[in-house]
Amino acid sequence: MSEENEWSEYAARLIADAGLRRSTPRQRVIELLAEQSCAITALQIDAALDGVGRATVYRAIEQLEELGLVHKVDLGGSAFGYEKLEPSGHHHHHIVCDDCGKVEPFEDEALEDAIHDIHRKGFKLETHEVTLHGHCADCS
Amino acid sequence: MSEENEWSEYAARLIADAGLRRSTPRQRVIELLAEQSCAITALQIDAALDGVGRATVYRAIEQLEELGLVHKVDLGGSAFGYEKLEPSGHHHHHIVCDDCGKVEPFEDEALEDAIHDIHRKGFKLETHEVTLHGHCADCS
DNA sequence: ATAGTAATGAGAATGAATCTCATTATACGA
DNA sequence: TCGTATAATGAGATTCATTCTCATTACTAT
Repeated sequence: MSEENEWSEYAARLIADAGLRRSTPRQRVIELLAEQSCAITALQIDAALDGVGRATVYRAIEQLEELGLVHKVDLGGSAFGYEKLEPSGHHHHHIVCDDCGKVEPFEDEALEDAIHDIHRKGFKLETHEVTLHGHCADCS
Repeated sequence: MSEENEWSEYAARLIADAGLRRSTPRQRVIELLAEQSCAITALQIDAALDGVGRATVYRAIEQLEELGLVHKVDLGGSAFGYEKLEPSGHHHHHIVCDDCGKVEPFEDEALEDAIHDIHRKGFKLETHEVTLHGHCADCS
C-alpha cells in the first residue's frame, strides 16, 4: 500500500473512532493532505478543492490536528503550513531561506535521537518541530 | 555588565553601524526586549510602551530581526513572539503545552551539538528554532 | 541654527483565521 | 427502506495581527 493511502485510511479510522461522520468535504481535505510530500497552507487547500468551503477546511484541519494526524508548521510565510503525521512516526523537518522563502525538507537521525533524550519534568512530550534558517545558494 | 545591558548596547551599536538613527521610540523597544527572559509579542510591546506607535514597534522588530538581534518564534498562540538573540550565541528553545498554551524555555547541549552537525549543501545556515509540544502536568 | 532626511504615529487597509446560522447530509434505529 | 436526530457544511460576516500610507516630527551632520 502506498504511504498516501496508508495515512488516509488511518485518518479515516481515527475519524470514525472519534465518533465523527464520514463526510465528503472532510474526506477530500484528507485525501489532498495525503498526496502532499511537504506542508501546504489552509488557503491552498481551499483553492484546490472547489465546492469545499473555507470554514470546512479550517475545521477539518483543526480536527485532524487534535487527533494527531496533522501537524502545523511555521515556514516563515504569512500563513501556516500543515502536513500529515505518519502513524509510523517517520517525519522530516524544514530548512527555510529567509531571503526568498524557499523551503526544503530534511531528515537527521542524530537530531531525532537528541530530541528523544530530552525529558522535562511535568511535561508529557508528544511532537516537536525543528526549523533551520539561513540563505539558499541563489540568495547568498 | 548585566546581560540585558550587554545586549541593548550591542543592539545600539549594530543599529548605528547600519546607519540608522538613535531614536527614542526604537530605543525603548530595544530596552523592553532586553529586559525579557523569554518571548514577548509585538502587541505586548505596544501595550507596554505608551507613546510608541504600533507601526513603530513592528518596524523596530523587523529591523532588529534583519540585524540578527531578535528572533521570531511561533509559540502556538495567535501572535508571534520575539526574543533577543545574545551575541554570545547562548539561547534556549521552548516547550509548549498544546492544551493551555503554557510556554517554558529549556536548554539542551546535546541538541545544539546535533543541530550544529547538520550541513545542507546549498544552504548557509544561520539560526534554528526547536519547539517541543505536549501536555503540562496541569492538563494531563 | 538649519537643511536634509530617517523615523514616527494615527488610522486605514490587508489578509489569515474564526464565527454565525440557516441549510444539508450522514448514521442509526425502527 | 424510511424517518429522525444531529453532525457537518458553506456563504458571508467578523475578528485580530500585521502592514501600509502619508503628513508630521526629530535626529544628525554641517
